[in-house]
Amino acid sequence: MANIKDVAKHASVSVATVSRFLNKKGYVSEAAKESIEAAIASLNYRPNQVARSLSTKRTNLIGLIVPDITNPFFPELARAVEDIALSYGYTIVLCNSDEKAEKEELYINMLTQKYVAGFIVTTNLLKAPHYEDVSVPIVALDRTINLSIPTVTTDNVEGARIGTAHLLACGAKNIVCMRGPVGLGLADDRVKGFIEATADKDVQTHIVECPFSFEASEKIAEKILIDYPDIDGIFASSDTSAIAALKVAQAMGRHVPNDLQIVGFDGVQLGKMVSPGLTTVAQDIYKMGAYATRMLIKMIEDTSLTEKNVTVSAELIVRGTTRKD
Amino acid sequence: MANIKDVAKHASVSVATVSRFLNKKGYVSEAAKESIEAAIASLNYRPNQVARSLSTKRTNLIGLIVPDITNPFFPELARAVEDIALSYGYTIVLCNSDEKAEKEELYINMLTQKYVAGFIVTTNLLKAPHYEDVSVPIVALDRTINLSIPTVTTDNVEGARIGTAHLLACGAKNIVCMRGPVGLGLADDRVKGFIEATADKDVQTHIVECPFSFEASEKIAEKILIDYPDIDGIFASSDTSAIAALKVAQAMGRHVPNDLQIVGFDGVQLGKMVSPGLTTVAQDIYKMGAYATRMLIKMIEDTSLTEKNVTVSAELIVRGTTRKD
DNA sequence: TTGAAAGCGTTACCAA
DNA sequence: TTGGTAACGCTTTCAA
Repeated sequence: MANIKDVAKHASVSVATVSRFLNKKGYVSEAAKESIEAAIASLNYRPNQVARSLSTKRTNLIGLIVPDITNPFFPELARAVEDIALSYGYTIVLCNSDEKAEKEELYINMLTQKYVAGFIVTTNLLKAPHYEDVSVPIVALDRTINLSIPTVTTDNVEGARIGTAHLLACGAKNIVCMRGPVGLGLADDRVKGFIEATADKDVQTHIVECPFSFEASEKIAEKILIDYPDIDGIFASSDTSAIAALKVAQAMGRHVPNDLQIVGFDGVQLGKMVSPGLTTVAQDIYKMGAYATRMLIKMIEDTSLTEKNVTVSAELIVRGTTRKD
Repeated sequence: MANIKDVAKHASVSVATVSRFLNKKGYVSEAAKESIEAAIASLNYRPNQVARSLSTKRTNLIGLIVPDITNPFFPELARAVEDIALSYGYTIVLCNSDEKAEKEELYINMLTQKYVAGFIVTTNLLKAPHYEDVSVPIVALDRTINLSIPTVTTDNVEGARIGTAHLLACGAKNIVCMRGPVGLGLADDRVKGFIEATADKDVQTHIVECPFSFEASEKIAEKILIDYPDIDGIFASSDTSAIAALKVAQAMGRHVPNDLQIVGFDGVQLGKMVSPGLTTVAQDIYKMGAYATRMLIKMIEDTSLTEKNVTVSAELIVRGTTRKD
């Protein structure tokens, strides 16, 4: 592999000039430009990023920390992040944290030692100390922050309100809300929206806590359908939980949507694949990822950030698990 | 951030000694060891990986090239790769190729400029010239190779045979095989297994080509159910296609499995979530990813590789889309 | 068992 | 406009 010295020699200029040319910084005469271009082409030269990073103390690596790429929400997010990152010449390092502080910390350390340019983080541990002394830019996604970390989120309260209202409009009178983990900001917000939408309405409601995993959701959905046999609606805090409820309900002989209506939250692709298709409050996942990535890159390249907290609005997608009249 | 020089000063030894200590290479006296350890602790020193890489011409970055992380097969694979990689101190860079040679090439170039340690690749473009002059180790996954690149795959022929045989055993007499793209090795192998299993049997068969995407599969499934209204079985070359067929069939009023039985291939988590649950020929996706990663790391650290081509066997998982008597 | 010093390939400052 | 050269932080060879 040719290096900058070879190029300089070939072009009969100094390495300093080649470097200036490469970075479009400082003066380079037309003549020099041309001979350098020729040298680069004939040697098939490609700058060594590692050497460059050692010198500049910066890479074009972005760390993407997600709880688990296996959870259907995150591949869609990762895709968006990767697309945008690539278009700016950045490359993404995938980190599964399992929501564990130690793993997040480990990754932060490993990547910091590599001069990572910044992080996009989806976690509920943002107050954890290991984020305090991260010296590179961070953007938080989908989960709320405590510090001054820029965020992009969906308006979860409003989304839940819309979803619940739709359930009501479709005639549900006895609704269970499968809420996400207590203490997790987005989950708390979604219950809040649910409560607001059902308050003062002629409906019976129950709230049950439920993790986002499919297996756990199945168990809880089963218990719900046994404990509250008369319910005619479920508002789930995630599509995964909603789909688990759908499956369990069908297995127990309930007809969806005639007998029981279900609304999910997230808008993952999966919702289209089940049958009937899942009615859900869809976040624009791709847009969130894209936005977060652009914000991060702005921070990295220190263009000043105009808005530090972006909210993307959620949108109701009516499919088959509710009765559209 | 403290550097190796600071540590050396603090421990009253030379940087060479610290380096030897850090890499457990060459002689370091007990006394030196202790004072270095103390210095590292008190300075909270962490080696700079970039500098190290510049010197060794190697990183602990592994490039994972997949067609699209959004396709349910790949997150499970990525998870396995990441888990194993992390346990060996490697970190993974996610690359979505969209099966496009240019994108693969772009990533290969970008990562090569970063001294990437190796690649794990899932592609059908392995014969493409851009893999020829990659100077770091590569392991191919799930797709067959042409060159001398080590591979881990499922025995697709045998898997398809088993899946088809199960359909037959459950009484299907008129089966459509939704085969994957012609020319794609794994897809060709799966049809081969299907043909072998149905040859000389008292069944009618049809073979229809179908991409792996959900949307395309839906359209094709619909056409199949219109063109061949009498079929009572579908053997799909991927779970995504199978699930699309399931959905379309249900929407058209067909009862699965009473009226129509379906068998998929892949074993993605999604298969558990639909209802009825999808009967499928499951690849052990996690194991494949884990195996590939271990092989790659062996090659990187140039322990000699004992087996260059590993085949993981596929296993039939019977759920609700076929009639288990 | 240890240390001096020459790389690794760039960037960027300073003088020319 | 240009070039010499000292960093960047580590590894590794060679001599001691």
